[in-house]
Amino acid sequence: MNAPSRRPRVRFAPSPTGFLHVGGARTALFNWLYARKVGGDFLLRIEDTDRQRSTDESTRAIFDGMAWLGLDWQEDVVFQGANLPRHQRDGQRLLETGAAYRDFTPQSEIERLRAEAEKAGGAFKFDRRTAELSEAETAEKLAAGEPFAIRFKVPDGTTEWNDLVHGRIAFPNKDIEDFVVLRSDNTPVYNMAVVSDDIAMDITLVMRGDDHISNTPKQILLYRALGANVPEFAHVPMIHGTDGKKLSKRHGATAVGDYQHQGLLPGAMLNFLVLLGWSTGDDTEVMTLPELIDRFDTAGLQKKAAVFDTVKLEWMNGQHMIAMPLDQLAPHVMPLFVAAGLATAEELNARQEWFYGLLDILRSRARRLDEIVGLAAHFFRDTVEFDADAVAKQWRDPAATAAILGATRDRLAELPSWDTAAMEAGLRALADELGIAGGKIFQPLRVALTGLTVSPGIFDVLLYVGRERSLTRLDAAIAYLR
RNA sequence: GGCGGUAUCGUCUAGGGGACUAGGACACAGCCCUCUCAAGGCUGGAACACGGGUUCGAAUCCCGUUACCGCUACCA
Repeated sequence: MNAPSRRPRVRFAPSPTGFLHVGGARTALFNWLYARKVGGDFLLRIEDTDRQRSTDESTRAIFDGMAWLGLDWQEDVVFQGANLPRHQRDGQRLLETGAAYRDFTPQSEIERLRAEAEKAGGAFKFDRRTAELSEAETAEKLAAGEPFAIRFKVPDGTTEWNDLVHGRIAFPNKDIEDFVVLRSDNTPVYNMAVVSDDIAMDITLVMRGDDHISNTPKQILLYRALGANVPEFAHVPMIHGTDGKKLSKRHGATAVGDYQHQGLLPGAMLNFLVLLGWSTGDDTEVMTLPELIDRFDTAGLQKKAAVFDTVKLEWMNGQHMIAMPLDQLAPHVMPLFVAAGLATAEELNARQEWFYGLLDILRSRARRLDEIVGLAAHFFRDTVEFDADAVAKQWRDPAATAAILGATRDRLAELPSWDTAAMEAGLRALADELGIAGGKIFQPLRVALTGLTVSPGIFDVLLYVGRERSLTRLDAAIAYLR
């Protein structure tokens, strides 16, 4: 048990061997929220001990992903590789205290035994007796410079802990083999390095994927042998693809960076992710980050793996786009407008009121940020392209349509002011005069203004296209029809 | 094979012995609103893996079966 006075400290410890995976991001989020909620520290440790697979590029991708999501950490990043000397000292200490022993068995011999056991259909478990040597034999081998690994001497009994998500989990120690802590080249094995680091970082709660459940008893044994406080553990479920298998490249985008580029809001990503394996206990789903911090509780953690559903992710994004204050939404979409070549940041800032208003009429019609840009494009262009299907559907009778558009144009040109109330009054009156339904004016007008059959409300379109350009577009449409 | 974990609508989940005719959300269908499309509102179909117990009573507790997942390395 931990001394209750210890400051809560959690960590996220990814290996830099790819990109920041959504599963990893969710684990990071849970840890981050926990630290925020209880007023503790959230630390980041890069587990770069696998030299072959670790890359600086991956490390950068992790930083980028964390930054995009807004998951910041306290203190300096810990690079596991830099702690090699301490890992070795801790492993050595195990040997000195008798908690571990030297194993001179050649690795090739172990591999042979293992292969044999597997062929016989059984499981190989290292037999401590095969490594037993007299003191004289040990001294002799040592003097001869024979290589050895250091193995942990698993004691009798049962190793158990009270997992924050699963409750009590127990492993009979007889099922745990004497595992290597220091290889014959003196490098630490994963469990050794992790425990050494978690002790040094004073971690009080280890919250990680449940694929680590079977590592936990080994780690607890290590903490005890090292005379350290055993932290609490919380093993959160995995994230699966729609086929129920572990989420992988086959399922499409698995890196958080992919979603950033797909036009997702970090707040929506966070909100969606947190709901995969956690719930508030009531029906609340759409939440801002402060609300998430306020409501987060490990008691709401789920045991079952969750399927990553991109459709719901996009719905969540739509909800966030609608609910967000415009001045918070704008910075997320502006770069996309600039990248699309529709306007420069300066131009957008100069017309901020117009731009925010445009975002406002478009955002409920989009699920992703880039969709807003697509819907907005024609508001920035001088000419419109008339979509063939739209023309076929709404301009069936060219002569009659031209007449209606002509009358519409005149009425709009006469409007005392360019506001939606005046437009509506004017055009509804025109419809009455012509003895037709409003839609008979609005629909052809929509095609004239946007080139499409789908758009925001027609008066908003007029307002945001602007008077001059609206009239120009009507002229172009009439010319097209003749 | 051994060990461990998990099991409620297609998906995310609520529920923790009686409030369950099992609630919400996404998706789907229909209706409403309406100038179109969204958004929004309403309605509908849709689930307790199976078998035994325990109990007056089980989605809920226990056992078993099945399925799925993870671990089973001198990988991380």
